[in-house]
Amino acid sequence: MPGQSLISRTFAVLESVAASGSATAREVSHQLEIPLPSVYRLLNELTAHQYLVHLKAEGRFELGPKCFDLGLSFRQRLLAPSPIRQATTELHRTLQAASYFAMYRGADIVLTYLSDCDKHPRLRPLRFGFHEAAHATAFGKILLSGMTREQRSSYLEARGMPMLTPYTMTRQELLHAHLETVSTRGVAWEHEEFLPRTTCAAVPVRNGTGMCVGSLAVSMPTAKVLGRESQIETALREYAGRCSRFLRAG
Amino acid sequence: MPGQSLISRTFAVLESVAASGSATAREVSHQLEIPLPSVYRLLNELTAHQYLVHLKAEGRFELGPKCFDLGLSFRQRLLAPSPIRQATTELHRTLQAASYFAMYRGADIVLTYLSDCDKHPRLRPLRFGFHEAAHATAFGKILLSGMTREQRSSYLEARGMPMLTPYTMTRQELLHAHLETVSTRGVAWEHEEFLPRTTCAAVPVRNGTGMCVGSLAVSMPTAKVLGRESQIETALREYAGRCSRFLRAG
DNA sequence: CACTACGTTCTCACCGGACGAGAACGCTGC
DNA sequence: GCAGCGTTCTCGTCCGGTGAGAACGTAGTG
Repeated sequence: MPGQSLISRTFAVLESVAASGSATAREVSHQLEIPLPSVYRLLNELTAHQYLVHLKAEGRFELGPKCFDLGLSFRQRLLAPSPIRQATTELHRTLQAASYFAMYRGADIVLTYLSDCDKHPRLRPLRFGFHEAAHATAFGKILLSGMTREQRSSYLEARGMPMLTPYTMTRQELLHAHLETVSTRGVAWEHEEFLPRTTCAAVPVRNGTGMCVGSLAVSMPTAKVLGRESQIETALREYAGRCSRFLRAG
Repeated sequence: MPGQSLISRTFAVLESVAASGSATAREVSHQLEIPLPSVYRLLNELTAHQYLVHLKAEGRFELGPKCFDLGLSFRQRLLAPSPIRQATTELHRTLQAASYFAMYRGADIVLTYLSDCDKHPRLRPLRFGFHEAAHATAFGKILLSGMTREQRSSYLEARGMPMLTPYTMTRQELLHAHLETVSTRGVAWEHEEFLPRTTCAAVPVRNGTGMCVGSLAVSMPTAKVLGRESQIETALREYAGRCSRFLRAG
């Protein structure tokens, strides 16, 4: 029984090695329940293609240089353009808060830049390329509110609405209604729906035709937000305006 | 005729998309000379595994999040430990020159950290994960000189000794002899053998048993090196000593 | 509106190559 | 000498990849 398709197996092996950082053929064979000769075939093939390296001295396999190349290509393709990175960084400095830029990518919502520092660190799960939990993040809400109702429904159905904190919205009806007001107000707040004790805010970035194509956001400890709401919204709008202007021009 | 193995084809498709950044099925089919239905099968499989994404609106395929994950795993596995990164950074500051740390990885010689800045930029081809042209770089010479003669020969035969500048050593005999003196002097200089108008120097980093396991290096415009040779060697030895001490301890 | 070009998915009969049990070889450590 | 591991072969079975071709929807054009 050839378990699954050859390609599935190949990537399963690759990811198994990636997950353990370093693995022997036997370990992979045990973990994936694939017979040893088959594992060797796959490992050797992956090694030949430079996706793995074989450390002969230790009898172990590790990730090869092509993996890093793929990562670079991905990053290069997705990284927000320089003026947007700059606006995000300035927002970070102005509000003394980690700041983020996200956009659509096909059916996905992806973080394509973030600016933080030791004093104002990003929220741990968030990183370049992050593409989950749109229902529970401020930038996610902005971009969800820019979709048609059908797109949004199919997005939420495909990914679910996992409860991340007691305040996470986990019912579509609730979220749809919430996004109505987000859309009319032009700003999304997220109060401890993604991480405890953390509040985020986001505003849309629009292209030449006025369509929402991106979202600029900040995160802060909830304690530091009180009383600053309008200041935060003003700064977000200011820098989002710069982004939109760039998109109109380019 | 199934061209090559399925796995080869799969990675060829993946790399084709990576290279163009974004591609349609037809483009891939043309470039790789694989019939369209087969390309679609592969693209869909890769998409299902999140190594590609399908931008339905534009009918294009691009790299998916798993590619970035692989890159991260690779980086995490290979990145030099913090004390070594720190020593490399301080060397950079002390000598006002881009500095590098490289080590063995199986049969390979890999750059696992580098420290530079706008004023003292790294040599363009050099980046984290760089693993070529050991015969023409200072850190490469150090690590080649730490191999047995057989290891070195098979290394050089497998990768060749391409001429990168008029001064690149392209004959094994010459290099073997040169590495003799590198080994006894404990320092490797590289004068415009890798890039024109650029000089590099490197020293070994040793583990508890005295074996050479890594190399610390700097690069500078040749014009800035004259008369500073001994100062450079002293600084290299100083910081390499710190690295060695760390390796003896850990 | 017909017409073309493209993106995408099916169908289907063929057959190459993946499959895995098992054995074998070399090496290390006890 | 023996056990355990890493690694590679062998070999008969049969699964699943293969690609020409057709079909469907859609976007753009004249």
